[in-house]
Amino acid sequence: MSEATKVAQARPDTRERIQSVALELFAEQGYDKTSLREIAERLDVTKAALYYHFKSKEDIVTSLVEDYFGQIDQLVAWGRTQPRTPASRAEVLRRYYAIVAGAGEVFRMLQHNQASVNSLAHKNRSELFRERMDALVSVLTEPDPPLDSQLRAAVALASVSFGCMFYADRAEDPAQLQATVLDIAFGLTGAGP
Amino acid sequence: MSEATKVAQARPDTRERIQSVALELFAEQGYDKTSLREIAERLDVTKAALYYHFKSKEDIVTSLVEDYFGQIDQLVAWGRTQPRTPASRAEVLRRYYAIVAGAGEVFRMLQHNQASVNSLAHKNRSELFRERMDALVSVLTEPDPPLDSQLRAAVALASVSFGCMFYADRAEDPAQLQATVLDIAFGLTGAGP
Amino acid sequence: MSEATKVAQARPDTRERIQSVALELFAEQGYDKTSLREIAERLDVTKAALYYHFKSKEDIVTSLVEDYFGQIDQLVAWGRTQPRTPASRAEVLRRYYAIVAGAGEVFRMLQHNQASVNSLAHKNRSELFRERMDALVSVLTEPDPPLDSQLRAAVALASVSFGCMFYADRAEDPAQLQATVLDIAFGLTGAGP
Amino acid sequence: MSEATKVAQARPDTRERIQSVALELFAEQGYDKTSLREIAERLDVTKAALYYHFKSKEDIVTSLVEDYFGQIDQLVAWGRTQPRTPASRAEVLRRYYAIVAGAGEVFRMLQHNQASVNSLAHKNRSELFRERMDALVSVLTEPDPPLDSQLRAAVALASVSFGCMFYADRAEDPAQLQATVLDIAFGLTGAGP
DNA sequence: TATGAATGAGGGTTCATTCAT
DNA sequence: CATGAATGAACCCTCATTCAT
Repeated sequence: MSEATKVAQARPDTRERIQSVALELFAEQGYDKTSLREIAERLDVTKAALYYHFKSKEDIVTSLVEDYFGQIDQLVAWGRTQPRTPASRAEVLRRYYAIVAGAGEVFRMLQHNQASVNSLAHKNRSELFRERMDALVSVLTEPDPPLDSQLRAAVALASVSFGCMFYADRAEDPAQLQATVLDIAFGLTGAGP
Repeated sequence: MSEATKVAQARPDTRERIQSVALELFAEQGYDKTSLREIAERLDVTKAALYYHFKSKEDIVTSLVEDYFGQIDQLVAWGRTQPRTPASRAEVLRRYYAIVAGAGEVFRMLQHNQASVNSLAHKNRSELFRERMDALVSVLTEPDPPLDSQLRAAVALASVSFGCMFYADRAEDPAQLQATVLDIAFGLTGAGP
Repeated sequence: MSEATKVAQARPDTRERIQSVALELFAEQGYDKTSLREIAERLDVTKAALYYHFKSKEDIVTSLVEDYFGQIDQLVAWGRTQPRTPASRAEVLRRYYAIVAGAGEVFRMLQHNQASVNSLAHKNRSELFRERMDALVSVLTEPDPPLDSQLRAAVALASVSFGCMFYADRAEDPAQLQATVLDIAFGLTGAGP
Repeated sequence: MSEATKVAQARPDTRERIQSVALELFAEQGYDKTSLREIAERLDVTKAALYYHFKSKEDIVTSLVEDYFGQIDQLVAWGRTQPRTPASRAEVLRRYYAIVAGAGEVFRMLQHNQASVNSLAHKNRSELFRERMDALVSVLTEPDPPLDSQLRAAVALASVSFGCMFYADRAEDPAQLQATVLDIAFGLTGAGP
């Protein structure tokens, strides 16, 4: 048996398997309603094994979220280096779409567990969400934007998220969904292709 | 019993006080993270007293949500009796805005506790939200709408909700917020004043 | 059945029964080695019942210790009001003997669980013991005593404690034990009858 | 392997380093409250490594205690060969002082963890302490001593221990402490220099 | 109306210990 | 010599809920 094959079979990375199962359950039933016992049973390991890989239940969800928020933060950082043109706005929205679509399950999980995720210790207040939202809005608008522009940008972002979440399983063609969603978002922010 | 006597009794309507405190805590910390002990302590009664007024914890949250969902359902029912004109679409959006703005805390609570609320017993799956969303979309669109129209309607609704939730505390003038939000929503659904 | 009888029988004060069983087990096996399950089982109640009466395991031991340390503190306070005469020293030692003899089991428990009791939260360091010891020494000596006098006082106190702990079950006659122990202690501190 | 090479190896004697760290932690926080994880972390090795050197947690503490109790047992054995004279009593006390002073940390650890140490397996009951205490008392007294003499001997021993533990860090001069403590002990047992 | 006392189930977490490598 | 990964048992604690009074 080749080395590669062996690696592929030998229960590749318990840590990742935990993340995967946890993500699924958190998204489906909620963070609080999902017990570590349940996660462990699905993986056919003991609860204690989870603690070898993560130092707490919170730590599991944090590891999931960090990656996602990291991508958002990177996008914001990149956006800040760009001029505020219709084309760059479009690119921001396109990239945001890619992130949300890519991290679909994580996003759903976050959406379903806002209360739990917000009290994660990290930040004193429920700013994890708002903070990112505001940052994204700011790269989609001129400095010191009027309420109207802020709202349009926020709604554009929301439309991307909503499109992915509510319609991902209804659109016949993912490409069409993407096109439609982005078209709406472009219209709201005056972004051009 | 005279009105005066009633007032003299300290805090007469315990049931409503429970709802009020519960709503606040559920919205703030999440349904699962809020224990009956906590609610009882805030009200300075015993846990057992809560069971005199509600038959379970679920029952408390249900009582909160029912009213809100009832209003939505009424709106949908009303919408179904109307012709699909730009003016009626506008009216639907206006009424939706009123509901969301009026039940602000309940809405926030729902938003923060989707996972918990979805597993409330009523329905087997997370259909409480999607169901209403779909119903509202359907009164905002022609029968059998293309994906594009569905999405625009959905985003219009989302923009109303988001506007209320994220910007309620930032807009100087509530009336201005309402006008702006509805303007966006009208644009998305081709609704006319 | 008379009211008094009923009170006497009807499981008089679960709270006190918990304290009593806990004390016995803590003294016998040690605080850390005694689980709440064990205590609950002996009382034929559930673990949760313990939490109705005490807010934590620590709280149980604290409730036990507080009474004992309270008596010591009272003795110190009283001692401070007295002139430093041989007769008053004798009285302090006599009262100390009474406390130790009276709270025999608590004292044994403390003796056996110094490590656990010292990390009780209350004080940052293991000062619960030393603090009292020093206070007692100070009422048995002149102000600013030389090392020699301090030591004699400390040893006198220790002899009282040791006498009670190690010899309580060997002396044929408690009164004789008390007399002997106090005689030694008087000799060490120059206390007179 | 040359001496130089051996020294070049970082921290050769792991076994002794384990004992040293364990002793410190057991004395400070207590045996039960000190986990193997903690010990391992301080030494920057894994828990499993501890099991290479000791076959259990108990084994660590046993290795610490054995040496100390061994010295006491030797002292008792020696004492038994001596005539019961004031001079030999003095010598016993002197040697006891040396042991306690020498094994200061071990003694403190024992003192703080009586409950844990007593349930070490060896003996069914808390006899490790009492047994030694009784043996020492017996070499300090005539055969079949009256209660009074027993108590004086016991208190003498206790004064040595207490002196070391409570006053070691307060006396300016160790030699003076030793002299004072032994003076008290001699007085109690009628031992002469 | 409400309380005091209790329960049963389950939660997350930690521990000493093992064993193949 | 030592580690990485895992186990099984137990732990303290909290929860929603009940019921006699």
